[in-house]
Parts: sequence; structure tokens; C-alpha cells
Amino acid sequence: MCSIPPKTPLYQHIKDFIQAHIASGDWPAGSPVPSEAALMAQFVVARMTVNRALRELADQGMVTRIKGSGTVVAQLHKISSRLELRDIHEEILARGHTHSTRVIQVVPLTIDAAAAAVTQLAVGEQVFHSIMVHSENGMPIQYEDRYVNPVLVPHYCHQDFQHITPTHYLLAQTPITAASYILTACLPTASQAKELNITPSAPCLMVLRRTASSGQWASVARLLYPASRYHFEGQFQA
Amino acid sequence: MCSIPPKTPLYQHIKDFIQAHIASGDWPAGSPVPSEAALMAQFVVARMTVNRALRELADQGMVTRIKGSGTVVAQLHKISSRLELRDIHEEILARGHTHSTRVIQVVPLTIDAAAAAVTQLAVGEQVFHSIMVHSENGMPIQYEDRYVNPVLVPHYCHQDFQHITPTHYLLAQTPITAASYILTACLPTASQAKELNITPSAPCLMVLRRTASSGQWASVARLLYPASRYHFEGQFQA
DNA sequence: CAGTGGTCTAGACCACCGA
DNA sequence: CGGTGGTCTAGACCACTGG
Repeated sequence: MCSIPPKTPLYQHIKDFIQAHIASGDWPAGSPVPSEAALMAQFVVARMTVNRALRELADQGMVTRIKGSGTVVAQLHKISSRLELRDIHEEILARGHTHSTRVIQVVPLTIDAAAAAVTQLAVGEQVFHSIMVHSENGMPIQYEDRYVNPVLVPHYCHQDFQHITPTHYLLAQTPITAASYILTACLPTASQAKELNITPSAPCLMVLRRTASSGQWASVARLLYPASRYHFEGQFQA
Repeated sequence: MCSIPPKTPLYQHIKDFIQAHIASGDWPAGSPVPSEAALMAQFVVARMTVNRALRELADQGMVTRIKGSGTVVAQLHKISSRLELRDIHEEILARGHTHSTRVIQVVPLTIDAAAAAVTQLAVGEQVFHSIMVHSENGMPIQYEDRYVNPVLVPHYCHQDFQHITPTHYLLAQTPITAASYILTACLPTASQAKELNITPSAPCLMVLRRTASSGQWASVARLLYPASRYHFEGQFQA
């Protein structure tokens, strides 16, 4: 009866069964999914097993559960996926390529009006400011412009960023408890274009990422990726 | 002893306990999390309860579990977040704004070499092709260029897209079982710039999204957003 | 080998929903 | 009221890891 002989968990069989019916259009959005009791009988399993299957489907947005009422196929009006912003070093290594870093500047700095507009930090605040370019197999793919809180990371500007990325160092120094990002597109400034070896009219993806550690801001990074060499991708599997 | 009197599930107490230790830096990345047996004793609960707490933390990427070995705090070298690609209509309404659509073209089409390069569809394939611009409070924010599989959605080109978005209609017609997207930056073509009422040098975010339904491709959409008017954002909470 | 996590069972109590 | 899902228990067997 079972068509998946290798050690497939029972709850996975139930998930597959339900997903197959949804995928085939058999059970359109809004239609009821069999109750836990019905699935218990059908698969001859304990209720906890059925419950786990349905709960996981609900977590991944496939079905909607209403206490006291029942379970229905979810309205999939949004397609969501995990967007991961990884450490550039690990990302490049994972592709089997080599990563190199060109450090342009690492200095203490006092936030002026222009920097405040970008970072949302207070004018006059003392910070560390680093600029570097990361390359994959020698090709520049990320221009990293970063502000770091010296209170949390006092020795930031004495690191050798040829051998450890700022992201990696910061994570090692202080636990990140919250992060937010904005993803947009822009054109590079003249100096950015030069460092990235692209023309000033080549569009770039820009990520503005802020991280915080136990209530204080830890780092604000502006990451520029030439669109011709880098993009984000993802998938959603029902 | 318990500090959350209202009906908080026991597994949630355990999750909170562990997350608090991670967030505070008490348990740095890589450090071991108490075993299920230890947490059973500490919280005086059944193993299934502890197991659920740890499993959910693992699912959300907070900890890493290794069979036979133990549970450790995850290396947070990637900051991940849910990127949602919602129906533009619902998204605009959710902001309390008005949505309007300008339909530029909805026609049957045979894929030529140029279209094949973009869509990865076979040259010579018969499809429907629609182009429209979505505006928020009268301001264009999305240029939608879409190819649709007529086998799955035979009446696509007879819809009134003033009143129902392609995304919405497609979801109602056929269950989407898989989707993938590419997120990049580009400059608009002359005609795109004109329709979006931006200059040809204004960078745009571009989403290339493919959806499939039970093994067949359903739709390929190229969505252009002027960066000055639209961006993606998200946050990660430990 | 003992310890760990992965899975599963057969019960149970509760809050909620709809008729 | 009966049916539903939300949670929890006290056991159990297994496969895997480490020393």
C-alpha cells in the first residue's frame, strides 16, 4: 500500500498525500481537508502524528487551521520564500570559487549630515567606517560600505580584513539579536563604479542592512552588487 | 516560578528560555544547548514537549541538531528572512492606497528567439502575452510583462484586468505548486521608462518569476519596479 | 557502550465552533 | 451538544554519535 519503502516518516506520507491533492487541483483553495480523526483512521496512526503533519503544512502556509472548525486549503495569494543574506566569504566558497578582498579604508569617523541621512545614526556620533571591495575569482561583486559601533566592537579598525570578513568578525564579537534590511536598486557613484570596474550607468542591487545587539545598534552596511554579476534567487515549493 | 501566567504553551516557555540565552550572548554560536533529557528535568515536562520546542527552533534556523550528538546554537552567518512576493493589488490595498491598472496589451503570441531568451520557453510555443502597468495612488510602481500557458489558462486573454490582477486570476484558475524567482536590477527600456513615467537612466528592481502547476509551467512574469518608488524590506528577529 | 535526537503511540483535558 | 483543533503525557523503539 505504501509507495515509499525507505524510512519515510509517517507524518511525511500524510503531508505528501495532502499536498498531492492540493497540487493536482483536486482540493482547490478553501476546500476542507479531512479532519485529524479522519486521517487517523485512513492512515492508521496516532493523532499526534496526523497533528504534526497538518501543523507543518499550516506553518508553511499550505493550509489554514481554525480551532473548533476545521482545516481548509489556504488561499495562496502570496508566494513567499526565504531570502538569505549570507556572509559573502562563505557564499563564494560555497560556489567553489576564491574570494579576495581589497580594503579601501578603515578609519574612525564622526557622523556628519550626509552619513546620518544614509545610516539613520545621530550626527556627531563616533563610529568606525570601513570600505572594501569583495571579488569572486578576481571579479568585483560587492562594494561594502560599513559603519560599526565602537562601543560594541572596540577593536574593529585593527583587524586584517584580508583574512576575516567584517560580517564574520562582527558575529564573532557580538551576538546579533535583530537585523533589518532594505533591498533596492541604484546606480554607482563614480568612485564606486571605478572600484567595481563597471560603468557609472551599470545598475546595481543595493542592500542596506542594519544589525543590533541587545538593544544597541551594532552595524550599518550598504552593500552594492553590480546587477550584471550578482542577483538573488529563490524558490517556493508547495 | 513561571513568569507568563496566561495560557502560554509549555513548549513556548522552553523556546523563549533558549532564545533569551542566545540573544543575550550567554550561549554563543556553536555552544551546546541542553539535551532533551536535561530540559525535561528542568521544566518538568514530557519529552515530546521539549522535542517540539527544539524542533521548531531548528526549523527557524536558531539551533542545529545533530542526531546522536546533540543540539548546538546555529552559526548565524546568514541572516534570513521571509521575502514575500504578494499580489500587487492586495499589497497596495493593505497600505490603504488605491490601485489602478493600465492594460497595454493582451495578445496570443508565438515565442521567438528574443522571448525565449528571457522566458526559457521553447521557440515556437504558443502563449498569451500581457503587458500592463500598476499604479499606486496614480503613480506607476510596477511594469508587468507576463507570459501565460494557454493550456492551463485558456481564457486568460479575455479577462478584464482592470478588475482582477493576472496574479489573482491565475491563482483562481490553477493551483500553483512551485515558483522560482530571480531578483536583480536593470535600467528600463525606452518604452518601459515612458510607461512608468521615469527617465531611462532611473534604475529599477526586476523580479523574474516563474510558476508551475502540476509539472507544467503556468506563467513567467517580468516585474519592473522603479527603485525610487519601491523596494523590498524585511527584518530578522532572533 | 551510554547518550543523543527522530519518530510514534494511546490515551487525556481543554477551548472553541457550529448547529 | 458533538466535532474540531491545541496541547500534553509517559511511555516506547530506532539509528546514530561519541568515547
